[in-house]
Amino acid sequence: MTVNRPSDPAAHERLYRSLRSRIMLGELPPGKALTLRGIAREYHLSMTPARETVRRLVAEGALTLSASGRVTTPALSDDRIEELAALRALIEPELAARALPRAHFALIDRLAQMNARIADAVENHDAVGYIRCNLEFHRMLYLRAQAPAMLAMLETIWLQLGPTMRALYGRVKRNEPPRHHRMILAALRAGDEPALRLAVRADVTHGLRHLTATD
Amino acid sequence: MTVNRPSDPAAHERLYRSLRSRIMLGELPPGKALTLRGIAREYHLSMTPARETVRRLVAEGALTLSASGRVTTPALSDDRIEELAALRALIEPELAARALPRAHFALIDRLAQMNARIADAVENHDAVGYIRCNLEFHRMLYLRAQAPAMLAMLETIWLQLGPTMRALYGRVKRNEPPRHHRMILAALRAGDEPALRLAVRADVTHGLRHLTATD
DNA sequence: TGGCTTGATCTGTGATCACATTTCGCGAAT
DNA sequence: ATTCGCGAAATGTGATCACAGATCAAGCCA
Repeated sequence: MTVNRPSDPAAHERLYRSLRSRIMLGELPPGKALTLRGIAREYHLSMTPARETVRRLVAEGALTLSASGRVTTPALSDDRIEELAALRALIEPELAARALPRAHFALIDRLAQMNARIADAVENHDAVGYIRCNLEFHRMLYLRAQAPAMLAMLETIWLQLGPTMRALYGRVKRNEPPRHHRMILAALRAGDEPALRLAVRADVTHGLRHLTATD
Repeated sequence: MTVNRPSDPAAHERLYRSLRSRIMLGELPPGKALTLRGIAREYHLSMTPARETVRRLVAEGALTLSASGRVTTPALSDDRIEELAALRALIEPELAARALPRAHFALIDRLAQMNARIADAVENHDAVGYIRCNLEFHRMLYLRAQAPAMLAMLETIWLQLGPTMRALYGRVKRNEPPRHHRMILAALRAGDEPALRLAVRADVTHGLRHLTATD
């Protein structure tokens, strides 16, 4: 039954976006088991769109498929976390560098505002809000790089780290002010590419260092 | 009807592997239109596994979904090719460097053999064979890096370039001996990481330079 | 003759069903 | 009290159907 009203981009698409967002923001803990019928029931749909959505998310590494076809949220090993962190450390400085020549003042201003919202989330111990604003900060900058393929690949990595990030930021309650983010903003204002690459790399590796350490 | 004999990893899985291989090796031209019923008929299956397979390949960027849900093999723009090439140039040297300390003689020997098979494929104007052996050469090396997440990400990029690669190597009939591959082997034998990174990067960018130039 | 409408066909979408397998809990035997 | 086994419930898989939108080509009108 395809209805396709103006604001109806197919049921499985809406389901996909919703689940993807929940995973990337860390609303689901690592190792959480999901079932096709459960998802379908929750969204008042049949199994078919649920299956397509799950298949898609599995392909992106956002969900893990057991040998018997059971699907769970991934519980990453330390090695895998290190790999994903290394990939972020390779790609994000490149995206930042490509965005640098296009980063006008309005963008830097909006980045600073997002930074303030991150501080708020830290203040309120709002883990999901923290993750959301942090990702939004990075995405906002990288969008300027005009490199959709790279950004898509990077978001895939964020996706895979989603549940684990939640496990981290839910545990580490220390109020961590966005220190490296201010370094990023400073490098952007100065137009200093090497400093920007360094600051981005530091921000990425800093956040993920705790993951393998505390696990 | 789930049968699951020992050698029966689900129909949609076999379908997926088959289609994925055909795409990565460039057996399908860019812009080729596919239909769920067509795929299902070709493999003597129902639409259901075809749908799951297509969904998966779309998620990996191996296939493109039009607004109306039509699925085609991707016809990449020059910008997108440049991005994917840049990603390869970021990731592959890193993987090679990680493989270097684990690259014993037997591996280098097998790489040299694969190199010979590449030369054969060039001799016989066998585009698909060329692509297959070329990818096998790189994969064999990167497997030693013990970095499955990075390798998976890289294969996704290869996938996206598949149809376009075919379009290139089918056109450029010039006998291109695996020049950079010999540089890679030399760097491996010498244990010289900087030279290895450089050689790998050169191999990647060299092959893909022609793509944007001749398009 | 050329552009446009209209109808048939094609294609993706979602629901539902049958079935094999896996999983889990309850109860019995040691 | 622990472990083993059995049966019921749950789960993924694949097939099939109805339906709506997209596509394409033939035919009509200007």
